[in-house]
Amino acid sequence: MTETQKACNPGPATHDHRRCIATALREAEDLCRARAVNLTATRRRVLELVWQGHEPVKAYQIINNFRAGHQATKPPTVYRALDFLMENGLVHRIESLNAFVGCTRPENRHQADFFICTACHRVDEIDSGKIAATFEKLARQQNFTISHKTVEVYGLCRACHEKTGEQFHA
Amino acid sequence: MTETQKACNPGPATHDHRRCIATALREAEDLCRARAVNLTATRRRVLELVWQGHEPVKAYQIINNFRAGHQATKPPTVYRALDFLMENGLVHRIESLNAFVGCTRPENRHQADFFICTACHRVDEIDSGKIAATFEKLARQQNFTISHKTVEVYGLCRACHEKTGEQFHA
DNA sequence: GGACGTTATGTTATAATATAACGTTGATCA
DNA sequence: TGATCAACGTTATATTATAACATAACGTCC
Ligand SMILES: [Zn+2]
Ligand SMILES: [Zn+2]
Ligand SMILES: [Zn+2]
Ligand SMILES: [Zn+2]
Repeated sequence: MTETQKACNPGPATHDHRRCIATALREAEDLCRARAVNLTATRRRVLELVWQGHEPVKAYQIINNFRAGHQATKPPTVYRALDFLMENGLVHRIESLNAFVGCTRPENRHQADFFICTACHRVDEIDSGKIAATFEKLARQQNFTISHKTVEVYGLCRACHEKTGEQFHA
Repeated sequence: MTETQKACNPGPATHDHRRCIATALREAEDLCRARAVNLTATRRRVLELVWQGHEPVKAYQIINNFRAGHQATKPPTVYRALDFLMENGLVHRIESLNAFVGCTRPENRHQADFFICTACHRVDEIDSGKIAATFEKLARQQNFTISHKTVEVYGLCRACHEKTGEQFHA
């Protein structure tokens, strides 16, 4: 079976996710045009599938859901598209899940840090220079020179925390 | 071929790593005895192999190097041993590398954050409550309730930075 | 003592994630 | 025209991890 096109995350604030997708695709088109890189049909389709929700999406979900029109596709095609999308800051990889999420602010390139809800799986980018500053300070203390980092913080998002207090773990 | 039993990390401060291994094994024995959990021969051997250096070690390196005396072993055995060692805080997993490192201070249980050198691959645990405090503050701002996190910071360690300034990337 | 539970390990097979290597196509342009 | 290039297709395989079931070793309860 193809994986279900999950409804957007639970919680009171469920929204019209088609707008999220449309916005993401439009921004991607604009950015790629501006940067003179080629957002091909394949890459656009992969981006659309990454944006099927605000949860991380696995490569093989994309592969299995790909059939645009009538086409199946194979792992290298999708991994290449993901590489392109990551290079261009349109998608981030969540290392601890082997999965991918659409970037919510691709217009300025960045490495992102994440809050990840263990209940609804929603991912939010942590928007803060404070983290970088904290790490830089610690790094200086041991003469470590930072180049990049993986920061993935798990817990309950507001909605899930309010809803349940206790019933979730993982 | 079996993977090479790598010499300890490069850098001026190369040390007698046999002592690191011996210490780690002794501490593991003491802790397991104190906690009344069973550090079996298999688990001890896996721990020894994780400690073959200060670099992360991959599960299949352990599987391939295992043959203690004469025995080969299979993935489930090693993954189970790694699960035991992680549950007991003797080993940490590096998510972004799919690899494992020995814990340097197993006597008090903790989730660790890491500095990882992209040149010599040395891993050091970041010892600081400041990181946790920074994240807690950000989390409170968006009503996120943290349960655990993956923090893996890449760059150059002191020795590698001094040695080369520029010649490494990755 | 023997039925049973428990913990750890063995064994077989396979799932899930990712890449290597090489071939094809279609656009561009000297 | 044919060299070059970017993107994609295709086949195969590498790498990482787990499911499912069998066995062994040991203690304990009657
Ligand atoms: Zn949405
Ligand atoms: Zn949630
Ligand atoms: Zn050492
Ligand atoms: Zn180094």
